[in-house]
Amino acid sequence: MDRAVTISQVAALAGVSTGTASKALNGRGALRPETRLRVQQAAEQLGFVANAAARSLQTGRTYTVGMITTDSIGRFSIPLLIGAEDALGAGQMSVFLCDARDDPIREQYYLRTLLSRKVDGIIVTGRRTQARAPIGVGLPVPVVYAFISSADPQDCSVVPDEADGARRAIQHLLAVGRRRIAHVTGPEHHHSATVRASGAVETLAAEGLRPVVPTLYGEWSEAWGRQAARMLLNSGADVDAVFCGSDQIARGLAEALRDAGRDIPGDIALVGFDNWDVMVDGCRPALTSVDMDLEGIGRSAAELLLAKINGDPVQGPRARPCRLVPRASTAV
Amino acid sequence: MDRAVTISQVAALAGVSTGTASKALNGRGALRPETRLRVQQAAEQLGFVANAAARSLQTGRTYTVGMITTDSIGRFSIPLLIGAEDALGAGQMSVFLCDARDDPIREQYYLRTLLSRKVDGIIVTGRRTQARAPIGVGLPVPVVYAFISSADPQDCSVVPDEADGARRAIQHLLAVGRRRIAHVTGPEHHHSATVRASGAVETLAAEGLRPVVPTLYGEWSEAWGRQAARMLLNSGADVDAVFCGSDQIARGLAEALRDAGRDIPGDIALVGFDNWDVMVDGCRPALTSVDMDLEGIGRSAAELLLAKINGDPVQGPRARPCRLVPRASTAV
DNA sequence: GATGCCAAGGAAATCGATTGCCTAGAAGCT
DNA sequence: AGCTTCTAGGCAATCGATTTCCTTGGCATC
Repeated sequence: MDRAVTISQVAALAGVSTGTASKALNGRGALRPETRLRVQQAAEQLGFVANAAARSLQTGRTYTVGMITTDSIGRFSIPLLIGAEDALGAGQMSVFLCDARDDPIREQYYLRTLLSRKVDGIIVTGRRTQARAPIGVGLPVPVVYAFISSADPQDCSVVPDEADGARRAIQHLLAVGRRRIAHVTGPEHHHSATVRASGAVETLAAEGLRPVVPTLYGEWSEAWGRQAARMLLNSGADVDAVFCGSDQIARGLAEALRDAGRDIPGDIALVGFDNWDVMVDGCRPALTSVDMDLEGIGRSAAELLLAKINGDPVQGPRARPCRLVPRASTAV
Repeated sequence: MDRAVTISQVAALAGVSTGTASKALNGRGALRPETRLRVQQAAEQLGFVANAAARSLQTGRTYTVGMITTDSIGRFSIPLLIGAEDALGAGQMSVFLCDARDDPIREQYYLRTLLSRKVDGIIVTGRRTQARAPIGVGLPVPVVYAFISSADPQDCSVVPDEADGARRAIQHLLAVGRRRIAHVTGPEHHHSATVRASGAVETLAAEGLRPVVPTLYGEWSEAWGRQAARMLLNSGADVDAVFCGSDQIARGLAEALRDAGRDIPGDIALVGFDNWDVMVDGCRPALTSVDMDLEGIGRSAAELLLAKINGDPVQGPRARPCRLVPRASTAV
């Protein structure tokens, strides 16, 4: 535990005043190059690292942003975080991660903490894309919502265009020659499920088609996927492709269809949603899936936040397109 | 964007000096209860939140810790983070998350940033349990390693006792009446693979048994699990249980064994490692697995860090026991 | 009534870095 | 030579909260 080096020690070693040392290290003021170098060498030699607290007290900037995940840090938050870190890290900012665990009390508590730490901005994320109540009104710092969106249309939100994802999935199936398409997805009360479902139905309608069976709503699980497969087979419906609301559902279908002797993609092609590596790779055959580009959303949210921090009055929701990743489950 | 409220505004409203206001809000000094209350009400009314930078400049404490994950934030880091946040959040500390992405340059950069921010301590984590070089020597803040361990035995590391996990897996299989046990795991050069393998072999040896086939080393993937299943079946070995080095491998085995008409657990019982929810629940039948209690490790690391911050000279590695979670794949 | 003591709260230094203002000296100009 | 104009760098205020002395007034005691 060494004692921390302060700028006055650097200044003393370089034989200048603290003010001059500060200017030298920050490239400000009018200094002889030689003096600047001398200070820099002194700083190097002592291993000087500026005290961020002192600096931000003076400048008002902390070069810190807070990230509040409303639900437990999970599969969706992590890529968002990585993307955000990416965009911010390049600009030398650090991220405070707060896990509110779906608890409004915790959320407000974290909000206070972040405000107390005078973060330059806040990113709010969650597990669901559904709109949520704004985290606060009249906050002294800019806020951007990522993945989840704010119910206030004035707020800046970056969300995946899930209907676009569904459209791409359906168009891909059409492109590989399928016409008798079913849709199996999560619970009907779940925003993502309904948005993806209507995206799928509308895309089919635009081609003059309809799903061979009405959308099957269930859960976001492999077990539901297996059950849905049995339902489809028992219904006797003539299906040549299934678009699934999640990779887990798709994988469940794949297994149950295989068990029933159906060939994928020969008899039935399969498209998932999320492009979750362990699912798409573990599935036999590897699963074609829709990628929401969560990292891109995180990066984009962070960039917008930086813009807001710099005074740019960005507002409103922004939807980002999805990407289809074709694999063996829809190979022609 | 309101202007931030300072303590002097609170003091003015309450009709006291800033020093008195500070004492009132922090429960220090000798004040009339009535005065204290008046200040607290003024703070409440103005929505005062103390400036953390100013406070830490004065007190030297930031109530902040840094968490550096050496690899990308992944499946292992998340529970560790949650556990750490849990232990720290209760004590009002915040976490800076830094993702070094296996890049030593990034790591050192983050280390500097954290030091500049005068974090009270640092937790280092990674994806592999193998020992790593200390992140720095003579650092001015305490460091604790979680999951990963430091090569310096003086450093404080909290790691899972993987040999213990392997022992529990084998003992469980023995308890359900299996004697002809095989072990399929990840790459031989991977620390976890070898530790778990020797743990398994030793536990068998203690019962006077040996694996029915030599340990099968491969990758940490379902594909390898499937391949290993075929190898086992083709070898003609009489196997009644397989202990797998990971849940993914186990799931691959389960699928391939099912395909070959083997019943699990009737013909062959299966135990995985990691207790990763999507794998153990998605597997048919649900997979018995070894849980390393990553959240507990994170929590424990954070608690040790707090102890170090408070001057307790904790040192050395600490191994935490695993837990076996029995499910259908080993049901009697 | 004088002294001492305690409770309550104020004044000011302090943490470390930044920055606007000022000054000393050098250089350029007439 | 005397004046202006730069240049380089020092001085000191500043950010906001904490904390260490002090001061003041009230009360009890002798």
